Amino acid sequence: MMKPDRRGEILKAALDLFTEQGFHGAPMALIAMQAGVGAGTIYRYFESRDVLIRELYKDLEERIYPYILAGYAETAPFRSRFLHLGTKLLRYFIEYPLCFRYMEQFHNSPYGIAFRRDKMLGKEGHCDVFRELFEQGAAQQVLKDFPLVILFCLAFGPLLAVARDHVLGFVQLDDSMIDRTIEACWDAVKR
Amino acid sequence: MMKPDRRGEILKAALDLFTEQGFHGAPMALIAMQAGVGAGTIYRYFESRDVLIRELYKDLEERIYPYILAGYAETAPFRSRFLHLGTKLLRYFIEYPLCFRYMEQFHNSPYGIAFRRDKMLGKEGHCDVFRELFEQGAAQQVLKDFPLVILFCLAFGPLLAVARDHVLGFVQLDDSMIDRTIEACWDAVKR
DNA sequence: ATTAACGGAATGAACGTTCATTCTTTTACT
DNA sequence: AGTAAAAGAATGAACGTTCATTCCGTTAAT
Repeated sequence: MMKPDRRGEILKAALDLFTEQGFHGAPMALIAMQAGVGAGTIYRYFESRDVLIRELYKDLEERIYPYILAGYAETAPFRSRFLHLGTKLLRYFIEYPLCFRYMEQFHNSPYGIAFRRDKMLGKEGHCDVFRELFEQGAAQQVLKDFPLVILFCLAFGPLLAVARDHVLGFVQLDDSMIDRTIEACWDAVKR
Repeated sequence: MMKPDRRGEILKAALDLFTEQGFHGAPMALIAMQAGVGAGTIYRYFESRDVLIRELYKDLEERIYPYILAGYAETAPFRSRFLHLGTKLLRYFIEYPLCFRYMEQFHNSPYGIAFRRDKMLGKEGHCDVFRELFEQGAAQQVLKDFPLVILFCLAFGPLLAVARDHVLGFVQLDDSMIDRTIEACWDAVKR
């Protein structure tokens, strides 16, 4: 008989509710209820509501890397590495829509903006794979002559927009359309 | 002595505060204070907080069209019409960062999602210029073979991402970079 | 083996604060 | 004087957080 993973239950409930109802519409009491714990219990695992919101983000972000890096060949040509990462990322978002929606909501909130600012100014931390890839591409002159930030926008802007529309039910993406979408992202950044 | 435009003052204060503090951090009392009116007065002009939020959005959206349509030549070749609208739009967001940030926040909130769903399913309403343009482009086979929704994502995804990073201070866009960014958007959608 | 004591995890009612909205009073205009 | 607009104090609902108490598994003693 496994001991119940209360922290995990709380995170799961928070993901469901924050995603479905927004940060507004998900009071702690409701999260506790959905997680099957008492309201006070949450505070044994998370210092405050804000901390819960941020921890949930980190938790979700960490799961992405193993997924997109599976089968990633450091030595492959630049274009196919780009396509690999882009496709995997889009697939991941489609496969885990709750994750995608939560991260989007987070990014477009004061939490996310502060978070992003820290990341830009502080040490690079996680985005290493992408940063490395793009820096190489810029050096080899396969990419357009833009600052790195803009290249990220050109590549991920459309990707995220497409993921959003899929997740909201405005389009239904099949395998071929995923591939062609990422190729269009490539067209945007390639020289 | 001009009679004070209270509705306008309220909208302006709401724009400032919602943008700077988020929907969370801007209580009605503060908006009233910044607008220089009593708290109750707001309710003479807007039925509720939610209505105020939505009206402000509509108000901002309406101002965009005159700006981007100035000098728009219906008869020009497709590519240059695309570049015209894209450039103007990006310029507008850069010139009115509060407007941009508010609209972004709105879009990524329950309000905006409901709003967008209505727009997609109901009558087209405003987006006519863009929709018309893209439908023509699709018909003439200058655009990639994607559903309209995806084409929108490919074109506006990067544009909005770049605007966001500029507005947050992560890049400084000059005229030439604006133009080149829109050309990159074009690369993403062109066949 | 049984029971008693202990410690930390969990609980959820209660608290204090915040905030949208309402209501009564005051002001300004005709 | 009479009416419409404005003000801002009052209201009550909602919410995050706290804390005194309960529960339960483990250890220690008999």
